[in-house]
Amino acid sequence: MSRQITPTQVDSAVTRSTQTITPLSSIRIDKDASTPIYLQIAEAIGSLLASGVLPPGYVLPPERVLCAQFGISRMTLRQAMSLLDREGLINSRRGVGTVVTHSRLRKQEQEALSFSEEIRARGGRPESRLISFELAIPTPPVRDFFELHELQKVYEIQRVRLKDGEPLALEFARLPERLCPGLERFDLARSSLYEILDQSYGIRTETCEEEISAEIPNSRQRKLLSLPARTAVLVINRKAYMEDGRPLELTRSVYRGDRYSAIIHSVRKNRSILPATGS
Amino acid sequence: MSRQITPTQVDSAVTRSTQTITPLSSIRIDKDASTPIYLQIAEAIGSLLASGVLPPGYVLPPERVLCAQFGISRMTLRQAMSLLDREGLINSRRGVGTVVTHSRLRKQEQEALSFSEEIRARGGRPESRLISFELAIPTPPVRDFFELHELQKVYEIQRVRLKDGEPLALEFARLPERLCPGLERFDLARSSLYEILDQSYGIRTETCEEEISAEIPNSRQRKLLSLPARTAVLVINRKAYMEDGRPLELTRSVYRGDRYSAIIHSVRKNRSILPATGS
DNA sequence: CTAGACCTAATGTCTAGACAAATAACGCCT
DNA sequence: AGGCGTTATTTGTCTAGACATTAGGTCTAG
Repeated sequence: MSRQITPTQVDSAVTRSTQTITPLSSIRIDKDASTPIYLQIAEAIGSLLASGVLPPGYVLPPERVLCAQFGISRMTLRQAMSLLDREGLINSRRGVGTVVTHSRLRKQEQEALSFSEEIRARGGRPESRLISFELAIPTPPVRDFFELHELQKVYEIQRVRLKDGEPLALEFARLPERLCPGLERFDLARSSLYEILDQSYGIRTETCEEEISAEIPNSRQRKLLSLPARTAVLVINRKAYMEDGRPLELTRSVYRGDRYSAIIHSVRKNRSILPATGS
Repeated sequence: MSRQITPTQVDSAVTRSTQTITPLSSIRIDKDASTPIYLQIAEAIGSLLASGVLPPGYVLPPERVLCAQFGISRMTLRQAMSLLDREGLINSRRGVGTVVTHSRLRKQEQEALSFSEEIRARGGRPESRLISFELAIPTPPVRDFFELHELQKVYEIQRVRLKDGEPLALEFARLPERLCPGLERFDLARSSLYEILDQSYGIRTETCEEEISAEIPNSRQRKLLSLPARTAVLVINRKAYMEDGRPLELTRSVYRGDRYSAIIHSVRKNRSILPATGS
């Protein structure tokens, strides 16, 4: 709101002269460092973007000028620019130049967070109350999802999830026993399930697919969530996969509709290398 | 499910010999074409990936072999590989090689679709019934969102959205008059709003931010959506921005909870050039 | 005053190398 | 067998150029 520099002023007064000092002049790189040059430059420019030193609309000096300034090859500089462009931080146009993108257009990859992480990210204090913990034979659809044989079992964990001491969600998580044998040894009311999996089993989830729907809560859900009358719930079914693509977790979460909403960032026009599927 | 080639077999029997014919041998590039070489290669490999000719786990020939095969420089090949890597289609590791990623780990960027597009993508027939169309003075929060002055007005469009002839959602869209003056001339029951904006005003939305929550419908919503008793609704508040970052659209959609659910793809660990914000 | 030709500056594409660093496989020695 | 150093293979990083393509401005001819 209180930007002193408009794009036009920047363009004419500062950018186009190679002699003038630009905000980029302050960047120093270390060619002998263990982090590659292109990363040093991308991070340096990235923090100038984040701090607002380079405002949206700012026209960067031409690549050749920057190359000379940093004493590097143009391909190396372009590797740095490519990283910034990939995240939607800058926008290069042939014959014109490179411009800092409007902050609202920066690409935010949808990030998969655990309940604890999400609550903390929203500035709350996460807690858990364990309702039940079982090692059970899965129903056929669950067994199919986990690609299990007849006799293999899954852990079924039901917890009430609290934010700042208040019930927020009811969580029913399922994990195959094969991936985390002995899970019953851990105190799931105290520790984050994702931390246990990571630290004790070396297992991390890599991608998630979530389906979000709205429902009227049943009496059990109303009781466990202390739901006021005439309140809907947000139901999130999450399928989580590991780094090698194997299914890891199948969770159904029921959130209080009056206290929680999901947030999605999306972009228009997903031009992909892959041909469109159409399903 | 019926893959004949396991990663190991591929590795030992096909990939590691530069003389043997690999599925990549079929790729032909045209150095004089208007599409750059690296794009030709990326698209060619991309379609081999999509068709399943290169199954997950398949080890690609070394870069130097491919370079020789295509008669191109290594940097050019790496530019193609970079595109594929960016979409999570392949995974390169120094000292090891490049492997085709498991299909579930392919990065799907969350895509912003209009109602019509989404219904069609799900295999349905979209329709609209116009309820009201007004040019009104916005409330202060709406005016703030659109960054308007005191007297500037916004179009307010209420429609019932149908899928295959059945009511699915109630949509309340708002657009600033300034961006699309004369919008009232168009038949919004017949044409897609996004198509009108694109074709008649040259306006496209670039990014969206959606907030999804669950509510109990009021009597008006129940009536317009022909909602059965004891059904919740999914409420989606969408903020859409144009290619230059200016706000374009503010829409509140109310979906039937028994017929619609939102789907989200997300990834774990969003390593970014930008320092973490923490808000 | 306008239309078109020309020029300039910017990014896009590409080359043919070089060295570095990580990994895995091999062979040797114990 | 088992551990350890060596070596070969592979991708990662980087260079110093070259020409192509695009956009926009300038100049000129009509």
